Amino acid sequence: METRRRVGDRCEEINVDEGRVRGAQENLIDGLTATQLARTFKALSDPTRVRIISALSHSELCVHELAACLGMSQSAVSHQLRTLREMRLVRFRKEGRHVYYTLDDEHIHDLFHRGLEHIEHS
Amino acid sequence: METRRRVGDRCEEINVDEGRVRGAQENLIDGLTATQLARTFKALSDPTRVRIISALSHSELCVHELAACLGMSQSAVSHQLRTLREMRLVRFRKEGRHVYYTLDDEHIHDLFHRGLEHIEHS
DNA sequence: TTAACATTTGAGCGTTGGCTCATATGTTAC
DNA sequence: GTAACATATGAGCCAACGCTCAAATGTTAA
Repeated sequence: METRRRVGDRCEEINVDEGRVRGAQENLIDGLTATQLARTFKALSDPTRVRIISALSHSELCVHELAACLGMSQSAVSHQLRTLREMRLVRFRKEGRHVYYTLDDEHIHDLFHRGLEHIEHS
Repeated sequence: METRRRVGDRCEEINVDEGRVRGAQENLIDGLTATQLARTFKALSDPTRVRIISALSHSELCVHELAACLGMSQSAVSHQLRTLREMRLVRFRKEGRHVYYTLDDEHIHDLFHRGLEHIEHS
């Protein structure tokens, strides 16, 4: 049933009022979920962070080692590790003066490799 | 074999020169791959874009419908669609005055749902 | 043609992001 | 204690981002 008179192929009359928008709207994820999901992807949206994840997927490493590995300053790496920590993508353990970082869990590994597969297929 | 004298538990002497860093470095993805991977994730790193993907995973929609669906201005949606187009996450077809958008392929759907699973498990 | 509509695009604004630099904190060795 | 090292953090800078607003482009109808 149309809510207004039909005058042509206009969005207001024909398309917007029909079920397609309502259907999409009902299945649309809510704002909170969208924000959380975006935050998760955002954690992987920077080349430096991606390389850190890549390095840690091979073995546990301390900050200094990561910096050497990536050829970046210790400060830059530490700042990015903070981001990854807050996003729960990495965990750390302290041992003397060193702080060793590892991937938080298998989900990260999985997402990382799914992404890799995607860019390899295009 | 150590390249310098051993004087204590220092990164330069004990940890950095050992195989762990070299191993991680050899398996580290290259800069170009890291950049491409980061760009893919970056496309999904904004709540608005995530909601657009969510809406389009239900059905094809034109810009006006998407705007109504998300409760956003048509211009804002169009700008984000441009980003998604450039990242090859969506395709479009023109029909009269309308431009209908769809997800580019199953990979996007897959990545999207992998991300959803991840936040639901935490 | 003109008018209405659908979409895109550019400028501009405020926010966020990633880096460097300097500094603070914490640990170990002496 | 002091010195050297490992890491974290705050300030500041410049670039990128996401939005609004206004205008341009393109399509359809009369």
